[in-house]
Amino acid sequence: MASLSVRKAKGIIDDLERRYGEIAWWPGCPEEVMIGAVLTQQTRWENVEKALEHLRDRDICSLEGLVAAPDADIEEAIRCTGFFRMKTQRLKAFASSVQQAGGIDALEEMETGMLRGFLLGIKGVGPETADSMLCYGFLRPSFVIDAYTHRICACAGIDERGEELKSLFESVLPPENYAHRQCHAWFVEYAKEMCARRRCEECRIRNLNE
DNA sequence: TGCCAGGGATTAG
DNA sequence: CTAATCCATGGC
Repeated sequence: MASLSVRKAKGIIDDLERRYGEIAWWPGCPEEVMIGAVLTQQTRWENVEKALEHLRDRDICSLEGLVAAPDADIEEAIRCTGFFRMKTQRLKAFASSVQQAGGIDALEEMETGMLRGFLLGIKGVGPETADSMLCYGFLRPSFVIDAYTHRICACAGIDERGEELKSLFESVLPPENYAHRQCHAWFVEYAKEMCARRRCEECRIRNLNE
């Protein structure tokens, strides 16, 4: 692990913590966090919340509900999140996979690395979705790398990407789940504020190494 | 009005 | 291993 990257990562974390402090982000039981993790793929969170409400109204916001419901019912409930046909299939595949594995309780018993491997084996669950489930659903110390994280880190001169970037931050963050939850939330808030509004020239993080 | 959202699978080079 | 494409609605 390049020590320069470690120092830059620490710098970013310190900067973000000073900027935002403690923030509440993505609370919920494992089941709903996992469903939300699929729905939020390439989608604004406000629309995900609406879809979750629709699913609750129909009493299908659960593994059993998703497995039993007709595709059309799920599609109608989650239409507002976009990609609704694909996401319906992903939710169904996901729900039945978890049930076959013994349900949420069985997943809770699994060691983090094993659980991550299981989640990644489900069609439609990639690295970010799996890590979101681990970090916010199962409260494991699994750092979530998303497009924002990549953008900001590249901006700060950190070359690592993907799994390497994840490992870098996990080696720098305190081992508790809380630190991981906070840090990813900081990245998203900061990105929305800066990069997403094309204000990278004002980005304090980029200027950390100058 | 066009661009992009808290991705992932698939395909082509 | 990197880049392009598809999936699709909704908000600004």
